[in-house]
Amino acid sequence: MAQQPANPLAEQVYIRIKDEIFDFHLLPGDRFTETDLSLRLGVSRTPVRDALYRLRREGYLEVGYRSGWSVVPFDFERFDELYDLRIMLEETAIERLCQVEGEQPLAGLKAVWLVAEDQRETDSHKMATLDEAFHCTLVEAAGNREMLRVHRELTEKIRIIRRLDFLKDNRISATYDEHAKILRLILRRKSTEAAILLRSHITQSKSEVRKITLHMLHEARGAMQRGSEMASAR
Amino acid sequence: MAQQPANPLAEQVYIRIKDEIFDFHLLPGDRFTETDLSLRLGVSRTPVRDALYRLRREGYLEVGYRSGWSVVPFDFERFDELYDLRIMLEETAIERLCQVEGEQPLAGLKAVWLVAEDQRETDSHKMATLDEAFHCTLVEAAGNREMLRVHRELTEKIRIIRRLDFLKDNRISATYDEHAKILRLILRRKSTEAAILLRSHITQSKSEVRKITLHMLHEARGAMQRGSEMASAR
DNA sequence: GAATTCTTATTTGTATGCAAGTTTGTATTT
DNA sequence: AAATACAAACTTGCATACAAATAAGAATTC
Repeated sequence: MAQQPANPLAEQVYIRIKDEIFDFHLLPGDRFTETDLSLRLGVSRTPVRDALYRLRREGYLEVGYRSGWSVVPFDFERFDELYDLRIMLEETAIERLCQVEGEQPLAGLKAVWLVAEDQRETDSHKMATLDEAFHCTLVEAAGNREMLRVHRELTEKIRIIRRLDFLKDNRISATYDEHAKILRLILRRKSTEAAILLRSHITQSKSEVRKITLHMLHEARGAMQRGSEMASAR
Repeated sequence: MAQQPANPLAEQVYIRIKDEIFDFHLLPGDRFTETDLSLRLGVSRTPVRDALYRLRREGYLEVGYRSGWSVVPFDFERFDELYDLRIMLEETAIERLCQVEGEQPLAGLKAVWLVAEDQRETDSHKMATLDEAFHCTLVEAAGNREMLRVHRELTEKIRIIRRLDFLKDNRISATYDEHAKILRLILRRKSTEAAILLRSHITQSKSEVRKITLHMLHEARGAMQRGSEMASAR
């Protein structure tokens, strides 16, 4: 039986706000209050505060002393550093996987990524999930749970921009090709070549994503301003 | 001017509980309630809860659904993995520092570690602080703030056992010798040698600390039981 | 008309009240 | 005597009330 989450309401609120941030419904710089949220979500301030403080610790929000909450702006330098850390973790994982004697625990990845072209996933959202799972599984297979934990936190933090990578079809097929190559190299214990390919794969994805994000932000800000103009016209 | 912390009371409670855990006043497995704490510290349950949930997210405490709080037991496998991650981060930092053109930002470390024997620190507590600062500065000098953040979190998590390393005098002088060697190698751009020495330096410290921790736990448990016997004698 | 001061409304930090669920001790039964 | 059923006390999750501090706006002064 599934154990009940610790604070059900706080957890729901946490997920709700995070989704709104990820969906660009709450934009960087937007301000709001605890009472706003508790009224809008129909719960009291207590679980709202729990969720907000959690999101603050994770770097999504900031709170002014008795002056309200706001969404922290995007910091692309920070994303660059997160991607850099990610590369380091995954390169280490690859090195260790290539040193494993006997069978590597990568059967699941083979079934997903070493498939015929007509078996490939085409949905952008599912593709984003598969991509995360690929890289996460590499780190998991290396066996250090703390590295896995850090990698998961990091994956969570870059997801907001990373998933935009699969809006273009050619990026989906490129990802399939590169994952297949990396996976084959690891299976053949070609540690160095795999690491080099991984680095360029991630770096490429990073620069693609950056372009799209700037575009999305521009769009969302435009829609917001048009929306607020309509709102203020009443 | 220093900005006021977000939740002053919750922050104080957080520090207080953490100190009690670190000082083995609260032992792994100990149970307590929110009301206990709020009475003992003279504040209401709200800031107490904020602090407890923060400590839970950081892995020090766990809460049962309406059945109280408890201190999570030591997990030496987890400490091993944290030390492993730490080595990886610091090795990467050394590699990058050795690739820096021109002056490396390590002047502060030279002033502390490349000194005559009679200039060396002897106090165990100060030594623990200096040791943390040495390794932290290496990572900081490498320039990636996310790696630094992870390293700091990790440093915080292993501090509870790591600081026990300096209770023996010979460990202090060994640390001085090894830090000096590592630092000189980095300044001479001997990346590989520095990394090897660093790994053995950290591994050595880890095994020393493990022995002492088991001893301390034994002692503390004994004192606790003697204490509770006295308490129950009234 | 611009700057400044004072007032008022807003906002978070903290304390407390209440309800649902768990644990523990006791009494009853086999 | 052991096991089980039951009840009372306890504990957390959530809601609400209150206080201190801030921000915004109005009134006043120069």
